Amino acid sequence: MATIYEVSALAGVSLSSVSRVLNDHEHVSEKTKQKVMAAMNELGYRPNSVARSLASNRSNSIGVLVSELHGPFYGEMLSSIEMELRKAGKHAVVTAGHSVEQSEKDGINFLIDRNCDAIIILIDSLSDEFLIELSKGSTPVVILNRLIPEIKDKCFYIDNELGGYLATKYIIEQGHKDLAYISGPLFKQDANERLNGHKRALNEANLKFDEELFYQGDFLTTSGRVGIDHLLKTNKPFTAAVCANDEMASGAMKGLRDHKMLIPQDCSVIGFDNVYFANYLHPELTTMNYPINEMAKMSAQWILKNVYKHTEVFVNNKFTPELIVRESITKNKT
Amino acid sequence: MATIYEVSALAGVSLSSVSRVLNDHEHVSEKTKQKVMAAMNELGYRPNSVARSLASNRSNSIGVLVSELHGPFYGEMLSSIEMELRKAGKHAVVTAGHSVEQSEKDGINFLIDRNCDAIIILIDSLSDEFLIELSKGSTPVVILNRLIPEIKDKCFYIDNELGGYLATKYIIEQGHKDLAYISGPLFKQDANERLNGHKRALNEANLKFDEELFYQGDFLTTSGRVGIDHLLKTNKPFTAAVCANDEMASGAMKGLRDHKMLIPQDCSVIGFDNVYFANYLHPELTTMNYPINEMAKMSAQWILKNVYKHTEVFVNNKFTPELIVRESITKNKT
DNA sequence: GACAAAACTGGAAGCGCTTCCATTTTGTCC
DNA sequence: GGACAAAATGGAAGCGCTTCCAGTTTTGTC
Repeated sequence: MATIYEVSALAGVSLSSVSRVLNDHEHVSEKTKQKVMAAMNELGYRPNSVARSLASNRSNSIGVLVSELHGPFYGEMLSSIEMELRKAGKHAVVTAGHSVEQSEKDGINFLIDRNCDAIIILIDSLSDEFLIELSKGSTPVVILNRLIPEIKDKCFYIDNELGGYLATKYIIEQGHKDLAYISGPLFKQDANERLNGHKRALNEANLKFDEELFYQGDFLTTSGRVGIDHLLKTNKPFTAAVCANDEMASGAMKGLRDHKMLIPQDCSVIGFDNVYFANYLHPELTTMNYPINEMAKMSAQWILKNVYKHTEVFVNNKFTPELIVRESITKNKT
Repeated sequence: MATIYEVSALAGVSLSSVSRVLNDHEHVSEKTKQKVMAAMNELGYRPNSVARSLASNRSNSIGVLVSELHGPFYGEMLSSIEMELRKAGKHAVVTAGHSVEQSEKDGINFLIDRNCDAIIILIDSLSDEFLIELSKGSTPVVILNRLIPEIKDKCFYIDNELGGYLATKYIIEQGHKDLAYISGPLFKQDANERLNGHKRALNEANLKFDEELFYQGDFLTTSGRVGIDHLLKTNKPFTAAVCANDEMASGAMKGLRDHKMLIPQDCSVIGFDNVYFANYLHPELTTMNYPINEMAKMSAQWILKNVYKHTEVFVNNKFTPELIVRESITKNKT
């Protein structure tokens, strides 16, 4: 592999000059630029990115830490991030924390040790305090799907409360009065806020939140199914099940079918996130859109702007969920 | 950030000795090892991975090139690869080729320029010839989901023909005689082989393959739906739809419902791949399991063994698909 | 206790590039 | 044509580590 040294020899200029054309510096004459380019071509020169990193103290790699690499959510996210980064010649180093605190910390250290220029984080197990502390370190950090007030310009999040509110408001508008709610684990910010929005909509319609028609799930499919079992056992009637995410909604649909109930005739269902399989379900799931792609893209742009000083881009931190009406909700006629 | 130099000063030993304990070399006395470790601790020393890479000509990063980062398949794959790699202190650099030839080539160059120690490839657009040529280069390459005879020890693949055969055999055993087939794009090896397996099973049962009940899709959901429309228009009766992957099967299920047909009563459906949402569908999809997790893990192990000379692990290149019986197929009583 | 072999340690040269500083060249204006 | 600033170039010192080589110490053996 040819090095910059050979290029400089062949082109008859100094190392510095070669380096300058490599980095598109100003103050290089057109003439030497041409000579250098020609030499590079002739030698099939390819810059050694490791050497550049060492000398410049820039690795051009961005670490991405997520809970899991699989699942409908993270794939979309990664996809957007990678696309944005690659356009700028940067690359993504990925790692998973598996929702285990120590493992997530390890993941962060791993990425820092890898000399990532910045880190994008989308996880649940680490505390706000830890992340605040982390963000004081020398490696810039941005946080997805979470609002930490102390570092809010580095957070990209949706208004979960609003989403919860809109979902429930819509259901109420369809004539439903008896709503069951299957939440995510309430120690998670998003689960909590979505529930709050739900309660606000209820309140606004003078409906009261019924503890008996509430089940705390874990955001996974099975807990939707189990939740429905649990709710049905109370013998309290309900005509709609509000689920805090699509996975649980899909489980809830299964649960309802186990009990020979028709969706949406016997019970309407709404989800949250609008993951891509939401419209593979039957009936297609009405849900709240979570603009994960834009958010991920935005986080990448934040890094391009703040870490690599790319030309000004507009950065938006707060995103708005939107209702996606499909087939899983029907008007209530009772 | 402390450097190896400061460690050596504090420990009162030479640079080389520090480096040696860092790399777990033999021929370091317990005493100096302790001194060095203590110094490292005291200084909070963290090795600079970039400098190590430059000096050792090893980046400890493995490039992963896939068609898309999202979708049910790639997430699982990445997840397994990352887990295996991280255990060994290596990391994954990911990039997507979006099934566009030039873009996939760019992706490869991108990863090579990043000094990846090896590359894992899972794409369709690049020709066998290109990949054979690539594998002669200095960056080791492994290929997932594809068998290229010339470099077969670097390929990890399943027996698609067998999978196609087993799927159809099972359906025939359930009493079905009139089978429709929705294939993937036939320029893709896997699509082609699955179809061949289908034909073999047909043949074995003395059923003939009916061109009219064949539709070539593109492995995406919509083409399953469109495929059913097309097949139904022929007015040729069929009692089961064999789909070359789960996404198309899910589309096919939608298509059948559009025509008010019940699954599996009016038409059975079988998929292929066993992606995780296959059992979110209703009815739950009977399909062929594609052991993507093991295959991905195995490819990572191959690299650990062949590139990093880790202790011997058994590497298996060819994997076997297995039938997963769920609810989308019923016995045919006609 | 002598001697060879093995184990251990330090010095120093690089890995391929960036970047600061000093020097040389070019251009502009009177 | 000369003075001066600005632009272009080259030299050289690192970036933080690995690794080869040679020298020194320890160990084991008879």
